[in-house]
Amino acid sequence: MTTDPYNIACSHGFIQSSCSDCNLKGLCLPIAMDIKDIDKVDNIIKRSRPIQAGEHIYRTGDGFTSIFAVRSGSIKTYLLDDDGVEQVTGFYLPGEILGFDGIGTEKHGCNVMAMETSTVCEIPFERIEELSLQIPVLQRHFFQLMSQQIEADHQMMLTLSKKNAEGRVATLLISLSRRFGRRNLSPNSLRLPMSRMDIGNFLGLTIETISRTFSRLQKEGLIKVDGREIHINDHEQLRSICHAAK
Amino acid sequence: MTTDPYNIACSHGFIQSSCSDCNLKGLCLPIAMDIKDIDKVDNIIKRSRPIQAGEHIYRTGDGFTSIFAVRSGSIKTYLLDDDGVEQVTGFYLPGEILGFDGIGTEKHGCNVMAMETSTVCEIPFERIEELSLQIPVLQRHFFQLMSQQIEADHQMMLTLSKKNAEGRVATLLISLSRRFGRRNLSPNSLRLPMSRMDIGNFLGLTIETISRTFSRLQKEGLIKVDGREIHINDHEQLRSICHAAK
DNA sequence: TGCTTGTCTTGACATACATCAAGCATCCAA
DNA sequence: TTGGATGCTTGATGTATGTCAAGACAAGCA
Repeated sequence: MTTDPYNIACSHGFIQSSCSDCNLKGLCLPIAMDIKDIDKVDNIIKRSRPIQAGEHIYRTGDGFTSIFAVRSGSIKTYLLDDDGVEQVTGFYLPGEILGFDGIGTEKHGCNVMAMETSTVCEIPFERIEELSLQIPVLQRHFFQLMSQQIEADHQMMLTLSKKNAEGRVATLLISLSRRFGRRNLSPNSLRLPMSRMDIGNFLGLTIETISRTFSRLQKEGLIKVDGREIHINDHEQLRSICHAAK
Repeated sequence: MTTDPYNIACSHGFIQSSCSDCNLKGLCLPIAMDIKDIDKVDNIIKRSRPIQAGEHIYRTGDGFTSIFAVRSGSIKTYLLDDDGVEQVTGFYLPGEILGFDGIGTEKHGCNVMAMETSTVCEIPFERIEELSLQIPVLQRHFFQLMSQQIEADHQMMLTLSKKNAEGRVATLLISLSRRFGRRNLSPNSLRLPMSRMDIGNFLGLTIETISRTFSRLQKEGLIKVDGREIHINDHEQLRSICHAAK
């Protein structure tokens, strides 16, 4: 039983909504885009019915046709190597765009799963390419989004390669806090959308280490942990332990 | 003293060459691009004089204007965090393109340094954006290049997060071997362009561990190591230890 | 020739995190 | 109400890799 307005809307049928009405458009679309162009984008977007927790949006090897914007809920992307070992490569929250892998090969390069009931906007990539030829600011926007993904991935490489368990966990919490804040949610009180297992997998640590690290940070007074509810007591100090140190 | 033809050319002055003559164009440019369009690209590219080992092409925070294709030599990119801790984020060989960070912020997000005497082709990004509006296959090409960078970075996250020292080193060797092979160089005999320190930094390990791992792989007969000269004796088995295992 | 410097290798020891194991809380189905 | 998942926490112990230290080797230079 949920009070998520998107799900209520969906229970009556397909979501009818437009980008120009969407309170997330400041995150998905270029700010300097005039209303006529927004409508053009709006016309090619397909809005999904709700995707249940554990359901996949696509899997490795599926033909690449679209990228996706998260509208509600939360999504994880992950790789499976030949031995079936899983690597979570990212968490995506409302207003964030995923699926930029797979443009090169025409096949998706990862798996995408909803971590809770979620809705997404499907953006057919060929249509966006055509539109981008007419709307330079749109072409620029997608180059920028992909560039940001690359920068974020490089930061993640630094996190995995140079930080200890505390630094990794703190870095994730600060990142989530910032992204919650961008949506005008409290940056100090957040509910983790992912399990300890997903956190550990993403950060290259075991669930036991994640659990112990949360406990330690709580004992030190930096955060308050109650299951998936996290309260950040001391942003400054939490940020200060994000630095590299093994 | 080198016999690299590019450097000899450069010792006489600025390189005069064109994309259509370049034997690396199959790596940099879309295959299905007609000669007239190649010339258009050719006209906006600036070819560098040689960059010495240790010299920077750009640094974090420099204004973003161009991306770069490696023409000869080898390049590393790295982040510096607030405490000055370095994270090597990539190695780039001839025919490979770097600099896709920084499109989002208009500032470069990393440092780029030549690991040996190198030459690069500078590709002014705004000009490429304009051309991409006219040449759809070019727009697609740059989306593809960035997508491939994202996929490679995700593989790297898996390597850093899930593999032991042997797996990380083997993964790097297989990657280098494949990229040497693409340029019609021997995939079994290669000279590492980077120091043990850079390898360790990139792979999230210390130089001592890199050294010991090379020694172990040699003792097991998979490779032959002589300083930076590496010979791969058993590709199959080397590939088989690339899998995730800590 | 010897000195310096930088790069790499190898050994002895320390430690952060993994692994193994147990227990608790919540949820849900029978 | 019970039983069994599932997710999380905590403790005891093991190990891969880090840290510290010494030395080999080659390149450059006086």
